[in-house]
Amino acid sequence: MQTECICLGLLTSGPKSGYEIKQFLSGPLNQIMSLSFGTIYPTLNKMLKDDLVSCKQKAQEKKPDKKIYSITKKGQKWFKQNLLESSGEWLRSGNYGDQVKSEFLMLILFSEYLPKETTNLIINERLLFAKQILALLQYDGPVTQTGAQMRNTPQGSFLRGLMTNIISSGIDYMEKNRNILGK
Amino acid sequence: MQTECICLGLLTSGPKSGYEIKQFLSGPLNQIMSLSFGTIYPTLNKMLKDDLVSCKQKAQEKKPDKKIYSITKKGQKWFKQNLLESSGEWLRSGNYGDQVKSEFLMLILFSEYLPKETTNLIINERLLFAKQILALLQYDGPVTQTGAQMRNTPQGSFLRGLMTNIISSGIDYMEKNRNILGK
DNA sequence: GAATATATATATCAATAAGATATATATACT
DNA sequence: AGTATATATATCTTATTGATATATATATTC
Repeated sequence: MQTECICLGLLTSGPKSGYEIKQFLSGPLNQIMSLSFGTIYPTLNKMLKDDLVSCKQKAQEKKPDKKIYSITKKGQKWFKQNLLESSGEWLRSGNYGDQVKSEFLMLILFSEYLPKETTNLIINERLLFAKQILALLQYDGPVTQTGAQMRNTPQGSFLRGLMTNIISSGIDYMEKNRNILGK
Repeated sequence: MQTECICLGLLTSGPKSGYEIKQFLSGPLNQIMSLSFGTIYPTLNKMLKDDLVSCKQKAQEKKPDKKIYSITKKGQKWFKQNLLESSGEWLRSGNYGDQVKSEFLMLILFSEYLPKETTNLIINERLLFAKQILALLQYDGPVTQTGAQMRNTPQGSFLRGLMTNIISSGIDYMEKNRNILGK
């Protein structure tokens, strides 16, 4: 799936700035997909040139102008077609896993070469982090910027539920079995 | 964590060729970390130049020579020190999440724009794939090349258990809740 | 039997993406 | 007063991916 497709997909739920797209992908969605500024801004500029998005400059007092991007008619068409093509390619590829780079799990894998206290600190921080994500996912108050994409749609509910389940079972396992690593 | 550190860590469990390192990272470890040939080979060459690994050329009849890399004394020292530094940086960074790019979950997130049959096919393939990974993780027969790094050590047991738990709960959730997406 | 696909094995290169840095300002904290 | 953090965009170097090239053996399909 191309970066364009991801950005357009996020814009289908309403106009956003590049900074806001980054914020979305820094919330719970970060467990699914991440993009850096160095990818987001050039992609938005490219899509603007290609007429897939339009841009309204919003002046802000004493802050840099906010460039708010909206998906165009052409962009909507492009998005739907590209999404369909992406799913076809995904199905045909036979590659059904995710691309993961988990420094945490590599540190655990190599933890026999690490002091026990360091390993313990690492697991403590990871557990705290996982619980924060859980809280974000379960939070049901006013819609936040970063959580909006996963709210009020069947797709959002499904993903929230899936992530909650996976993260909870990870926390449980780690709390119950971390003693294995101490030996 | 640098690519060098990852390759050296894998070499601590025995000498390997670049191709074999890639195979390791294409087995169950792929759910944790992935590297492409374009990263692995240049890294091995760089480490050879820096004396972190040594290389024995193994001639094979009618096949390209196999270059088997072993970690050197200097490499072992470098690895342990770099691992300690990496864990310190990880702890200080405050960034305790993994870098994930899940095309599957993005397709699900955007699945309202996809035909229902396509979404169903996608979930079917993902479930089959997850069950294959589970089988690989639970396999307890003769040690395979790709599974060896996660066997016979407390760290390997911990990771195998963690992954088994997470993947199982993901399968369960998807099987029980996929109907949400059909509406 | 011929053709095609897959596996072993290394290497390189263009395209993509990450991560760091620059710029500018406001607010909050020490 | 000085430092850190947040808002906001942009660029640039470096790192990584994904595709391709090369070479051969085996297995599978037509």
